[in-house]
Amino acid sequence: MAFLLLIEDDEAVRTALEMGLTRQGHRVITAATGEDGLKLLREQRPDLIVLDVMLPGIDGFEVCRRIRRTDQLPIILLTARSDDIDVVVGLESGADDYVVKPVQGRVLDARVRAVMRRGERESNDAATFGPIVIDRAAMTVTKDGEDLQLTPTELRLLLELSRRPGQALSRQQLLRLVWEHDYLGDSRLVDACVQRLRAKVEDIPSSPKLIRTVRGVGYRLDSPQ
Amino acid sequence: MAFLLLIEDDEAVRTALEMGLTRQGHRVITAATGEDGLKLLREQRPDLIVLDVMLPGIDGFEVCRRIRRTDQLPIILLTARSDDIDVVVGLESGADDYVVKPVQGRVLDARVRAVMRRGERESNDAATFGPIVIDRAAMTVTKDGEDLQLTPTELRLLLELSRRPGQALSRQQLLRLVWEHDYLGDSRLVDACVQRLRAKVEDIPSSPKLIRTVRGVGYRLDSPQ
DNA sequence: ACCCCTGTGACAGCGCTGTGACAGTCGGAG
DNA sequence: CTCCGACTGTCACAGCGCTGTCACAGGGGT
Repeated sequence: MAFLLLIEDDEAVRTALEMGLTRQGHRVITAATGEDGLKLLREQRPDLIVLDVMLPGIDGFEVCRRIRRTDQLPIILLTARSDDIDVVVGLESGADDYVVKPVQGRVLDARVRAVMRRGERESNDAATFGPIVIDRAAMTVTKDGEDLQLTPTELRLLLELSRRPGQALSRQQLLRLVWEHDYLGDSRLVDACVQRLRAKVEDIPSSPKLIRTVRGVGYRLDSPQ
Repeated sequence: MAFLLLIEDDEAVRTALEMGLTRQGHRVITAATGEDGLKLLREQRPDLIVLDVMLPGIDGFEVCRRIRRTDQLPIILLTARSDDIDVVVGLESGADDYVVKPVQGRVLDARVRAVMRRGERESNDAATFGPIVIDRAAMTVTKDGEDLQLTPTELRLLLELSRRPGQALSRQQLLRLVWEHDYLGDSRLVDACVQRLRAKVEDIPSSPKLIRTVRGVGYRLDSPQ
Protein backbone atom coordinates (compact mmCIF):
# COMPACT_ATOMS: atom_id res chain seq x y z
CA MET A 1 0.00 0.00 0.00
CA ALA A 2 2.76 2.42 0.92
CA PHE A 3 6.51 2.53 1.21
CA LEU A 4 7.40 3.42 4.80
CA LEU A 5 10.52 4.31 6.70
CA LEU A 6 10.34 3.42 10.40
CA ILE A 7 12.88 5.09 12.69
CA GLU A 8 12.86 3.54 16.17
CA ASP A 9 15.77 2.62 18.44
CA ASP A 10 14.09 -0.01 20.62
CA GLU A 11 14.58 -3.23 18.74
CA ALA A 12 11.54 -5.00 20.18
CA VAL A 13 9.20 -2.15 19.29
CA ARG A 14 10.83 -1.71 15.90
CA THR A 15 10.45 -5.33 14.96
CA ALA A 16 6.88 -5.51 16.22
CA LEU A 17 5.80 -2.42 14.28
CA GLU A 18 7.65 -3.52 11.19
CA MET A 19 5.85 -6.84 11.23
CA GLY A 20 2.51 -5.22 11.91
CA LEU A 21 2.88 -2.71 9.11
CA THR A 22 4.21 -5.31 6.71
CA ARG A 23 1.25 -7.52 7.45
CA GLN A 24 -1.05 -4.59 6.58
CA GLY A 25 0.50 -4.64 3.15
CA HIS A 26 3.11 -1.92 3.45
CA ARG A 27 6.69 -2.09 2.36
CA VAL A 28 8.80 -1.15 5.37
CA ILE A 29 12.44 -0.20 5.82
CA THR A 30 13.83 0.58 9.27
CA ALA A 31 16.56 2.53 10.96
CA ALA A 32 17.65 2.58 14.59
CA THR A 33 19.03 6.12 14.73
CA GLY A 34 18.17 9.49 13.29
CA GLU A 35 21.35 9.59 11.22
CA ASP A 36 20.68 6.21 9.65
CA GLY A 37 17.10 7.26 9.04
CA LEU A 38 18.08 10.42 7.21
CA LYS A 39 20.53 8.45 5.12
CA LEU A 40 17.90 5.86 4.19
CA LEU A 41 15.48 8.65 3.40
CA ARG A 42 17.86 10.12 0.86
CA GLU A 43 18.73 6.77 -0.65
CA GLN A 44 15.34 5.12 -0.85
CA ARG A 45 12.78 7.92 -0.97
CA PRO A 46 9.95 6.37 1.04
CA ASP A 47 6.40 7.74 0.85
CA LEU A 48 6.02 8.32 4.57
CA ILE A 49 8.07 8.28 7.76
CA VAL A 50 7.13 6.88 11.15
CA LEU A 51 9.49 8.45 13.62
CA ASP A 52 10.14 7.76 17.30
CA VAL A 53 10.73 10.86 19.38
CA MET A 54 13.16 9.33 21.87
CA LEU A 55 16.21 8.51 19.84
CA PRO A 56 19.88 8.30 20.78
CA GLY A 57 21.89 11.13 19.24
CA ILE A 58 19.65 13.59 17.42
CA ASP A 59 16.09 13.23 18.70
CA GLY A 60 12.93 12.81 16.71
CA PHE A 61 11.96 16.48 16.73
CA GLU A 62 15.31 17.41 15.28
CA VAL A 63 15.09 14.67 12.66
CA CYS A 64 11.66 15.99 11.81
CA ARG A 65 12.93 19.53 11.37
CA ARG A 66 15.82 18.39 9.23
CA ILE A 67 13.55 16.39 6.98
CA ARG A 68 11.21 19.34 6.61
CA ARG A 69 14.02 21.54 5.45
CA THR A 70 14.14 19.66 2.19
CA ASP A 71 11.19 17.28 1.97
CA GLN A 72 7.43 17.45 2.08
CA LEU A 73 6.71 13.81 2.73
CA PRO A 74 4.31 12.93 5.57
CA ILE A 75 5.74 12.27 9.02
CA ILE A 76 4.02 10.45 11.88
CA LEU A 77 5.64 10.97 15.26
CA LEU A 78 5.68 8.18 17.78
CA THR A 79 6.16 8.75 21.49
CA ALA A 80 5.81 7.12 24.86
CA ARG A 81 4.92 10.37 26.54
CA SER A 82 1.54 11.89 26.11
CA ASP A 83 2.03 15.38 27.50
CA ASP A 84 0.61 18.20 25.50
CA ILE A 85 3.98 19.83 25.25
CA ASP A 86 5.19 16.99 23.11
CA VAL A 87 2.28 17.29 20.75
CA VAL A 88 2.90 20.99 20.36
CA VAL A 89 6.62 20.64 19.78
CA GLY A 90 5.99 17.76 17.43
CA LEU A 91 3.49 19.51 15.27
CA GLU A 92 5.65 22.62 15.25
CA SER A 93 8.57 20.56 14.04
CA GLY A 94 6.46 19.81 11.01
CA ALA A 95 4.93 16.41 11.79
CA ASP A 96 1.60 15.51 10.20
CA ASP A 97 0.30 13.24 12.91
CA TYR A 98 1.14 12.07 16.38
CA VAL A 99 0.67 8.62 17.89
CA VAL A 100 1.20 7.70 21.53
CA LYS A 101 2.86 4.39 22.42
CA PRO A 102 2.05 1.66 23.05
CA VAL A 103 0.46 1.50 19.62
CA GLN A 104 -0.95 -1.45 17.75
CA GLY A 105 -0.01 -2.15 14.18
CA ARG A 106 -3.60 -1.84 13.11
CA VAL A 107 -4.09 1.59 14.65
CA LEU A 108 -0.80 2.83 13.25
CA ASP A 109 -1.83 1.48 9.88
CA ALA A 110 -5.08 3.43 10.05
CA ARG A 111 -3.12 6.60 10.80
CA VAL A 112 -0.75 5.89 7.96
CA ARG A 113 -3.65 5.53 5.56
CA ALA A 114 -5.33 8.63 6.91
CA VAL A 115 -2.19 10.71 6.52
CA MET A 116 -1.55 9.36 3.05
CA ARG A 117 -5.08 10.20 1.98
CA ARG A 118 -4.76 13.66 3.46
CA GLY A 119 -1.54 14.10 1.54
CA GLU A 120 -3.09 12.93 -1.68
CA ARG A 121 -5.99 15.23 -1.24
CA GLU A 122 -3.80 18.19 -0.47
CA SER A 123 -1.44 17.46 -3.26
CA ASN A 124 -3.91 16.45 -5.93
CA ASP A 125 -7.19 18.14 -5.39
CA ALA A 126 -8.01 21.44 -6.87
CA ALA A 127 -7.99 24.33 -4.41
CA THR A 128 -10.21 27.32 -4.99
CA PHE A 129 -9.56 30.87 -3.88
CA GLY A 130 -12.19 33.17 -5.28
CA PRO A 131 -11.77 33.18 -9.06
CA ILE A 132 -8.52 31.24 -8.81
CA VAL A 133 -8.39 27.47 -9.09
CA ILE A 134 -5.15 25.67 -8.36
CA ASP A 135 -4.87 22.21 -9.85
CA ARG A 136 -2.01 20.60 -7.99
CA ALA A 137 -1.99 17.52 -10.18
CA ALA A 138 -1.83 19.30 -13.50
CA MET A 139 0.27 22.05 -11.96
CA THR A 140 -1.93 24.64 -13.56
CA VAL A 141 -3.66 27.71 -12.23
CA THR A 142 -6.78 29.13 -13.80
CA LYS A 143 -8.57 32.39 -13.24
CA ASP A 144 -12.22 32.52 -14.22
CA GLY A 145 -11.56 29.36 -16.17
CA GLU A 146 -8.67 30.73 -18.20
CA ASP A 147 -5.20 29.35 -17.87
CA LEU A 148 -2.67 31.54 -16.13
CA GLN A 149 0.91 31.30 -17.29
CA LEU A 150 2.81 31.22 -14.03
CA THR A 151 6.56 30.84 -13.93
CA PRO A 152 7.99 27.97 -11.86
CA THR A 153 8.84 30.19 -8.93
CA GLU A 154 5.51 31.96 -8.96
CA LEU A 155 3.79 28.58 -9.05
CA ARG A 156 5.82 27.21 -6.14
CA LEU A 157 5.09 30.34 -4.15
CA LEU A 158 1.38 30.08 -4.81
CA LEU A 159 1.37 26.39 -3.97
CA GLU A 160 3.09 26.95 -0.66
CA LEU A 161 0.73 29.76 0.24
CA SER A 162 -2.27 27.70 -0.75
CA ARG A 163 -1.18 24.79 1.39
CA ARG A 164 -1.68 27.06 4.38
CA PRO A 165 -4.68 29.17 3.48
CA GLY A 166 -5.39 32.02 5.86
CA GLN A 167 -2.05 31.56 7.56
CA ALA A 168 0.52 34.33 7.46
CA LEU A 169 3.91 33.17 6.27
CA SER A 170 7.03 35.19 6.99
CA ARG A 171 9.49 36.04 4.27
CA GLN A 172 11.90 33.78 6.09
CA GLN A 173 9.51 30.83 5.91
CA LEU A 174 8.72 31.48 2.28
CA LEU A 175 12.40 31.64 1.43
CA ARG A 176 12.87 28.25 3.01
CA LEU A 177 9.80 26.72 1.43
CA VAL A 178 10.01 28.17 -2.06
CA TRP A 179 13.66 29.00 -2.55
CA GLU A 180 15.23 26.59 -0.07
CA HIS A 181 17.42 29.39 1.21
CA ASP A 182 18.18 29.83 4.86
CA TYR A 183 19.58 33.31 4.88
CA LEU A 184 17.50 36.42 4.58
CA GLY A 185 19.86 39.22 3.67
CA ASP A 186 17.33 42.00 3.52
CA SER A 187 16.38 41.46 -0.07
CA ARG A 188 13.24 42.26 -1.97
CA LEU A 189 13.26 38.76 -3.41
CA VAL A 190 10.02 37.55 -1.90
CA ASP A 191 8.29 40.88 -2.46
CA ALA A 192 9.29 40.93 -6.08
CA CYS A 193 7.93 37.45 -6.67
CA VAL A 194 4.72 38.29 -4.82
CA GLN A 195 4.36 41.34 -7.01
CA ARG A 196 4.71 39.31 -10.17
CA LEU A 197 2.27 36.74 -8.85
CA ARG A 198 -0.24 39.41 -7.92
CA ALA A 199 0.00 40.93 -11.35
CA LYS A 200 -1.28 37.66 -12.79
CA VAL A 201 -3.61 36.51 -10.06
CA GLU A 202 -5.34 39.58 -8.68
CA ASP A 203 -8.12 41.52 -10.35
CA ILE A 204 -6.61 44.77 -9.16
CA PRO A 205 -2.97 44.08 -8.30
CA SER A 206 -2.69 47.36 -6.43
CA SER A 207 -5.40 46.33 -3.97
CA PRO A 208 -4.93 42.60 -3.62
CA LYS A 209 -7.82 40.50 -2.35
CA LEU A 210 -6.13 37.10 -2.42
CA ILE A 211 -2.48 37.52 -1.52
CA ARG A 212 -2.63 39.89 1.42
CA THR A 213 0.30 41.67 2.98
CA VAL A 214 0.72 41.09 6.69
CA ARG A 215 2.74 44.06 7.77
CA GLY A 216 5.82 43.23 9.80
CA VAL A 217 5.41 39.55 8.97
CA GLY A 218 4.98 38.50 5.39
CA TYR A 219 2.08 37.34 3.25
CA ARG A 220 -1.09 35.35 3.52
CA LEU A 221 -3.43 33.75 0.99
CA ASP A 222 -7.07 34.50 1.71
CA SER A 223 -10.14 33.19 0.02
CA PRO A 224 -12.79 35.90 -0.28
CA GLN A 225 -15.61 35.54 2.30
CA MET B 1 -20.16 12.43 -15.08
CA ALA B 2 -20.88 9.21 -13.26
CA PHE B 3 -23.81 6.99 -12.34
CA LEU B 4 -24.01 6.80 -8.56
CA LEU B 5 -25.97 4.82 -6.03
CA LEU B 6 -26.42 6.62 -2.72
CA ILE B 7 -27.46 4.51 0.26
CA GLU B 8 -28.43 6.66 3.24
CA ASP B 9 -31.31 6.27 5.67
CA ASP B 10 -31.65 9.86 6.89
CA GLU B 11 -33.98 11.49 4.40
CA ALA B 12 -32.64 15.03 4.92
CA VAL B 13 -29.05 13.98 4.35
CA ARG B 14 -30.02 11.74 1.44
CA THR B 15 -31.92 14.48 -0.35
CA ALA B 16 -29.19 17.05 0.26
CA LEU B 17 -26.43 14.81 -1.06
CA GLU B 18 -28.53 13.69 -3.98
CA MET B 19 -29.10 17.29 -4.98
CA GLY B 20 -25.49 18.21 -4.47
CA LEU B 21 -24.19 15.31 -6.54
CA THR B 22 -26.79 15.86 -9.24
CA ARG B 23 -25.76 19.48 -9.47
CA GLN B 24 -22.16 18.36 -9.97
CA GLY B 25 -23.33 16.53 -13.05
CA HIS B 26 -23.80 13.01 -11.75
CA ARG B 27 -26.77 10.77 -12.28
CA VAL B 28 -27.91 9.62 -8.85
CA ILE B 29 -30.22 6.88 -7.62
CA THR B 30 -30.91 6.43 -3.91
CA ALA B 31 -31.89 3.82 -1.39
CA ALA B 32 -32.79 4.16 2.28
CA THR B 33 -31.74 0.71 3.47
CA GLY B 34 -28.99 -1.77 2.76
CA GLU B 35 -31.43 -4.28 1.30
CA ASP B 36 -32.93 -1.77 -1.11
CA GLY B 37 -29.43 -0.64 -2.03
CA LEU B 38 -28.27 -4.14 -2.91
CA LYS B 39 -31.41 -4.65 -4.97
CA LEU B 40 -30.89 -1.41 -6.87
CA LEU B 41 -27.25 -2.32 -7.40
CA ARG B 42 -28.23 -5.56 -9.12
CA GLU B 43 -30.94 -3.93 -11.20
CA GLN B 44 -29.22 -0.76 -12.34
CA ARG B 45 -25.48 -1.42 -12.22
CA PRO B 46 -24.20 2.01 -11.10
CA ASP B 47 -20.56 3.01 -11.52
CA LEU B 48 -19.97 3.82 -7.88
CA ILE B 49 -21.64 3.52 -4.49
CA VAL B 50 -21.79 6.10 -1.72
CA LEU B 51 -22.72 4.22 1.40
CA ASP B 52 -23.71 5.38 4.86
CA VAL B 53 -22.33 3.27 7.69
CA MET B 54 -25.23 3.70 10.10
CA LEU B 55 -28.11 1.95 8.45
CA PRO B 56 -31.17 0.21 9.89
CA GLY B 57 -30.99 -3.54 9.41
CA ILE B 58 -27.69 -4.59 7.88
CA ASP B 59 -25.14 -1.86 8.45
CA GLY B 60 -22.82 -0.24 5.93
CA PHE B 61 -19.85 -2.44 6.69
CA GLU B 62 -21.89 -5.53 6.04
CA VAL B 63 -23.34 -4.06 2.83
CA CYS B 64 -19.80 -3.29 1.78
CA ARG B 65 -18.63 -6.83 2.39
CA ARG B 66 -21.60 -8.29 0.54
CA ILE B 67 -21.00 -6.08 -2.48
CA ARG B 68 -17.36 -7.05 -2.52
CA ARG B 69 -18.23 -10.70 -2.65
CA THR B 70 -19.48 -10.27 -6.19
CA ASP B 71 -18.57 -6.80 -7.46
CA GLN B 72 -15.48 -4.68 -7.91
CA LEU B 73 -17.12 -1.31 -8.27
CA PRO B 74 -15.79 1.58 -6.15
CA ILE B 75 -17.36 2.23 -2.75
CA ILE B 76 -17.16 5.39 -0.69
CA LEU B 77 -18.17 5.02 2.94
CA LEU B 78 -19.93 7.81 4.74
CA THR B 79 -19.98 8.11 8.51
CA ALA B 80 -20.69 10.48 11.34
CA ARG B 81 -18.02 8.96 13.54
CA SER B 82 -14.37 9.67 13.04
CA ASP B 83 -12.74 7.16 15.37
CA ASP B 84 -9.89 5.13 14.04
CA ILE B 85 -11.74 1.92 14.53
CA ASP B 86 -14.30 2.95 11.97
CA VAL B 87 -11.72 3.77 9.39
CA VAL B 88 -10.03 0.45 9.95
CA VAL B 89 -13.19 -1.62 9.76
CA GLY B 90 -14.35 0.39 6.76
CA LEU B 91 -11.26 -0.05 4.72
CA GLU B 92 -11.03 -3.69 5.69
CA SER B 93 -14.59 -4.23 4.51
CA GLY B 94 -13.36 -3.28 1.09
CA ALA B 95 -14.26 0.39 0.79
CA ASP B 96 -12.15 2.56 -1.48
CA ASP B 97 -12.50 5.77 0.43
CA TYR B 98 -13.94 7.11 3.61
CA VAL B 99 -15.70 10.40 4.19
CA VAL B 100 -16.71 11.80 7.54
CA LYS B 101 -20.04 13.59 7.89
CA PRO B 102 -21.09 16.31 7.75
CA VAL B 103 -19.92 16.43 4.16
CA GLN B 104 -20.62 18.98 1.48
CA GLY B 105 -21.71 17.96 -1.97
CA ARG B 106 -18.64 19.55 -3.48
CA VAL B 107 -16.27 17.62 -1.23
CA LEU B 108 -18.04 14.37 -1.88
CA ASP B 109 -17.91 15.10 -5.57
CA ALA B 110 -14.15 15.53 -5.37
CA ARG B 111 -13.84 12.14 -3.69
CA VAL B 112 -16.09 10.55 -6.25
CA ARG B 113 -13.94 11.88 -9.05
CA ALA B 114 -10.77 10.81 -7.26
CA VAL B 115 -12.02 7.27 -6.81
CA MET B 116 -13.25 7.12 -10.38
CA ARG B 117 -9.91 8.34 -11.66
CA ARG B 118 -8.16 5.68 -9.62
CA GLY B 119 -10.34 3.08 -11.27
CA GLU B 120 -9.88 4.44 -14.77
CA ARG B 121 -6.16 4.34 -14.37
CA GLU B 122 -6.25 0.60 -14.02
CA SER B 123 -8.48 0.05 -17.00
CA ASN B 124 -7.21 -1.39 -20.22
CA ASP B 125 -9.54 0.46 -22.50
CA ALA B 126 -8.46 2.58 -25.39
CA ALA B 127 -7.69 6.15 -24.44
CA THR B 128 -8.26 9.07 -26.77
CA PHE B 129 -6.35 12.31 -26.78
CA GLY B 130 -7.46 14.48 -29.64
CA PRO B 131 -6.44 12.71 -32.84
CA ILE B 132 -4.45 10.13 -30.90
CA VAL B 133 -5.93 6.81 -29.83
CA ILE B 134 -3.98 4.56 -27.50
CA ASP B 135 -5.06 0.95 -27.45
CA ARG B 136 -3.53 -0.49 -24.32
CA ALA B 137 -4.60 -4.02 -25.13
CA ALA B 138 -3.15 -4.06 -28.64
CA MET B 139 -0.30 -1.77 -27.57
CA THR B 140 -0.81 0.35 -30.63
CA VAL B 141 -1.17 4.05 -31.13
CA THR B 142 -3.02 5.59 -34.04
CA LYS B 143 -3.28 9.17 -35.22
CA ASP B 144 -6.28 10.08 -37.36
CA GLY B 145 -6.79 6.37 -37.81
CA GLU B 146 -3.30 5.67 -39.11
CA ASP B 147 -0.88 3.52 -37.20
CA LEU B 148 2.03 5.30 -35.58
CA GLN B 149 5.33 3.46 -35.41
CA LEU B 150 6.47 4.20 -31.89
CA THR B 151 9.64 2.74 -30.50
CA PRO B 152 9.35 0.75 -27.26
CA THR B 153 10.59 3.61 -25.10
CA GLU B 154 8.37 6.14 -26.79
CA LEU B 155 5.41 3.83 -26.28
CA ARG B 156 6.15 3.31 -22.59
CA LEU B 157 6.51 7.04 -22.12
CA LEU B 158 3.21 7.72 -23.84
CA LEU B 159 1.49 4.98 -21.85
CA GLU B 160 2.73 6.32 -18.53
CA LEU B 161 1.66 9.82 -19.44
CA SER B 162 -1.73 8.61 -20.63
CA ARG B 163 -2.34 6.69 -17.43
CA ARG B 164 -2.31 10.05 -15.66
CA PRO B 165 -4.01 12.38 -18.10
CA GLY B 166 -3.84 16.01 -17.16
CA GLN B 167 -1.35 15.33 -14.43
CA ALA B 168 2.09 16.87 -14.56
CA LEU B 169 4.87 14.34 -14.16
CA SER B 170 8.37 15.39 -13.21
CA ARG B 171 11.40 14.16 -15.10
CA GLN B 172 12.29 12.27 -11.94
CA GLN B 173 8.94 10.48 -11.90
CA LEU B 174 9.13 9.68 -15.59
CA LEU B 175 12.61 8.27 -15.18
CA ARG B 176 11.31 5.97 -12.48
CA LEU B 177 8.21 4.96 -14.40
CA VAL B 178 9.59 4.58 -17.90
CA TRP B 179 13.27 3.86 -17.42
CA GLU B 180 13.22 2.51 -13.87
CA HIS B 181 16.14 4.71 -12.97
CA ASP B 182 16.37 6.47 -9.68
CA TYR B 183 19.11 8.95 -10.35
CA LEU B 184 18.64 12.08 -12.34
CA GLY B 185 22.10 13.29 -13.23
CA ASP B 186 21.15 16.33 -15.23
CA SER B 187 20.62 14.53 -18.49
CA ARG B 188 18.50 15.37 -21.46
CA LEU B 189 17.22 11.81 -21.58
CA VAL B 190 13.57 12.52 -20.88
CA ASP B 191 13.56 15.64 -23.02
CA ALA B 192 15.07 13.81 -25.95
CA CYS B 193 12.49 11.05 -25.77
CA VAL B 194 9.69 13.57 -25.44
CA GLN B 195 11.02 15.34 -28.48
CA ARG B 196 10.99 12.14 -30.53
CA LEU B 197 7.51 11.31 -29.31
CA ARG B 198 6.27 14.77 -30.17
CA ALA B 199 7.69 14.48 -33.64
CA LYS B 200 5.39 11.52 -34.26
CA VAL B 201 2.37 12.48 -32.20
CA GLU B 202 1.92 16.21 -32.54
CA ASP B 203 0.56 18.02 -35.56
CA ILE B 204 3.08 20.79 -35.07
CA PRO B 205 5.88 19.42 -32.92
CA SER B 206 7.22 22.88 -32.25
CA SER B 207 3.94 23.94 -30.62
CA PRO B 208 2.70 20.80 -28.95
CA LYS B 209 -0.97 20.52 -28.02
CA LEU B 210 -0.89 17.07 -26.43
CA ILE B 211 2.37 16.64 -24.60
CA ARG B 212 2.74 19.95 -22.80
CA THR B 213 5.82 21.21 -21.07
CA VAL B 214 5.30 22.24 -17.47
CA ARG B 215 8.19 24.55 -16.89
CA GLY B 216 10.15 23.81 -13.74
CA VAL B 217 8.36 20.48 -13.38
CA GLY B 218 8.21 18.15 -16.34
CA TYR B 219 5.54 17.13 -18.83
CA ARG B 220 1.83 16.54 -18.96
CA LEU B 221 -0.50 14.84 -21.45
CA ASP B 222 -3.56 16.93 -22.19
CA SER B 223 -6.56 16.03 -24.23
CA PRO B 224 -7.76 19.02 -26.21
CA GLN B 225 -10.93 20.41 -24.56
C1' DA C 1 26.69 -7.31 -41.06
C1' DC C 2 23.43 -3.94 -40.95
C1' DC C 3 20.09 -0.97 -39.14
C1' DC C 4 17.46 1.31 -35.94
C1' DC C 5 16.86 2.60 -31.32
C1' DT C 6 18.77 4.96 -27.43
C1' DG C 7 21.50 7.69 -24.41
C1' DT C 8 24.75 11.57 -24.22
C1' DG C 9 26.83 15.94 -24.60
C1' DA C 10 26.99 20.33 -26.70
C1' DC C 11 24.85 24.36 -27.82
C1' DA C 12 21.63 28.15 -28.46
C1' DG C 13 17.70 30.85 -27.35
C1' DC C 14 14.34 32.34 -24.48
C1' DG C 15 12.54 34.19 -20.67
C1' DC C 16 12.72 33.66 -15.71
C1' DT C 17 14.97 35.51 -11.66
C1' DG C 18 17.55 38.09 -8.39
C1' DT C 19 19.24 42.61 -7.39
C1' DG C 20 19.46 47.29 -6.11
C1' DA C 21 17.55 51.75 -6.13
C1' DC C 22 13.81 54.49 -5.38
C1' DA C 23 9.00 55.68 -4.53
C1' DG C 24 5.04 54.95 -1.92
C1' DT C 25 2.52 53.63 2.22
C1' DC C 26 1.49 52.58 6.83
C1' DG C 27 1.51 53.14 11.75
C1' DG C 28 3.17 54.86 16.01
C1' DA C 29 4.89 58.66 18.75
C1' DG C 30 4.77 63.17 20.11
C1' DC D 1 -2.89 66.15 13.54
C1' DT D 2 1.65 65.80 11.90
C1' DC D 3 5.92 63.92 11.25
C1' DC D 4 9.14 60.42 10.88
C1' DG D 5 10.94 55.99 10.37
C1' DA D 6 10.30 51.51 8.95
C1' DC D 7 8.31 48.62 5.87
C1' DT D 8 6.57 47.43 1.33
C1' DG D 9 5.66 48.17 -3.79
C1' DT D 10 7.65 48.78 -8.15
C1' DC D 11 10.77 48.70 -11.94
C1' DA D 12 14.51 47.82 -15.21
C1' DC D 13 18.32 45.11 -16.25
C1' DA D 14 21.78 41.65 -16.58
C1' DG D 15 22.89 36.86 -15.84
C1' DC D 16 21.90 32.37 -16.21
C1' DG D 17 19.04 28.36 -15.61
C1' DC D 18 15.85 25.64 -18.22
C1' DT D 19 14.38 23.53 -22.22
C1' DG D 20 14.49 22.35 -27.25
C1' DT D 21 17.26 20.54 -30.62
C1' DC D 22 20.67 17.95 -32.97
C1' DA D 23 24.36 14.92 -34.20
C1' DC D 24 26.81 11.00 -32.97
C1' DA D 25 28.26 6.63 -31.17
C1' DG D 26 27.33 2.39 -28.91
C1' DG D 27 24.48 -1.58 -28.54
C1' DG D 28 21.03 -4.81 -29.33
C1' DG D 29 18.16 -7.16 -32.35
C1' DT D 30 17.17 -9.05 -36.91
